[in-house]
Amino acid sequence: VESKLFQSYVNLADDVIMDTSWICEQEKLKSKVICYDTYNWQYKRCISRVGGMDLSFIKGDESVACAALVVCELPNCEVVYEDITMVPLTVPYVPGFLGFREAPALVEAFSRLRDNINLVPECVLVDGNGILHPRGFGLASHVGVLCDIPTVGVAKNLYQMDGILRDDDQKHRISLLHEPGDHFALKTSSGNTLGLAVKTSASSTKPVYVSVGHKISLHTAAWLVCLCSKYRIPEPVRQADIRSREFIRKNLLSQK
DNA sequence: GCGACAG
DNA sequence: ATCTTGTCGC
Repeated sequence: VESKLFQSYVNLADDVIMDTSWICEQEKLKSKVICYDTYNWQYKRCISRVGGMDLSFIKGDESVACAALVVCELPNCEVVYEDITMVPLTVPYVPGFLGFREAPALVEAFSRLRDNINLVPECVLVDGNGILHPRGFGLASHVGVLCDIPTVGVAKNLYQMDGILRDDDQKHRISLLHEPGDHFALKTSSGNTLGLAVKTSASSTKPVYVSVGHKISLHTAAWLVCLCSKYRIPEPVRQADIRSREFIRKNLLSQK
């Protein structure tokens, strides 16, 4: 009981060290982020494969997770590649620093795919934010810069920051979204657009929060997310989520 | 000081 | 993130 108090002091000390070092790392990598289109497929709106990345966790076990990388082939988003792997977790989840927990496994998965040049996707959708982040460097940007590939951040919940709030006005704007493709800009108090709230399916009330990860424009990112969405969560990310969760259920809940 | 806080 | 069944509706 009093060790709990002691533990909180240890954690506080860790946080201070961890935060300053992680913040420096994020700011260093953030300077490499590219927020515009440079590839032909982006201008021509012509793409053949899209990747999806996600991690699933086990309730009582903080030491491992299941990382998934899938590749979908357009126009129907059929899964043509999957890499589902159990990975060790070395750091806890700290809001604002998700990349340090999840990016390593995803970067490794992408490096395994890289040998398969005929299956490498033009762009990867990542479960989490891109530059819609307090320091402009969320998980999708983290993965994008480390792999040097185009990435898009797709978050299921809004990360509140700098004038972007889940207030009544925000709720009102969500209620005005009617058909798939409808969206509105997420602007900071200084007027900077960091992402879009996008309605991706006719039946979902909640939008998805799209932001640039790396090497793509916000407009192209939103186009791609809509192109891949049958349901609220774009298919590549949805499949990564389903398959990583399924792997845990099959290999760690029925066996033990 | 209090609340907020992607996955 | 995860704990959790059925249920209402198109």
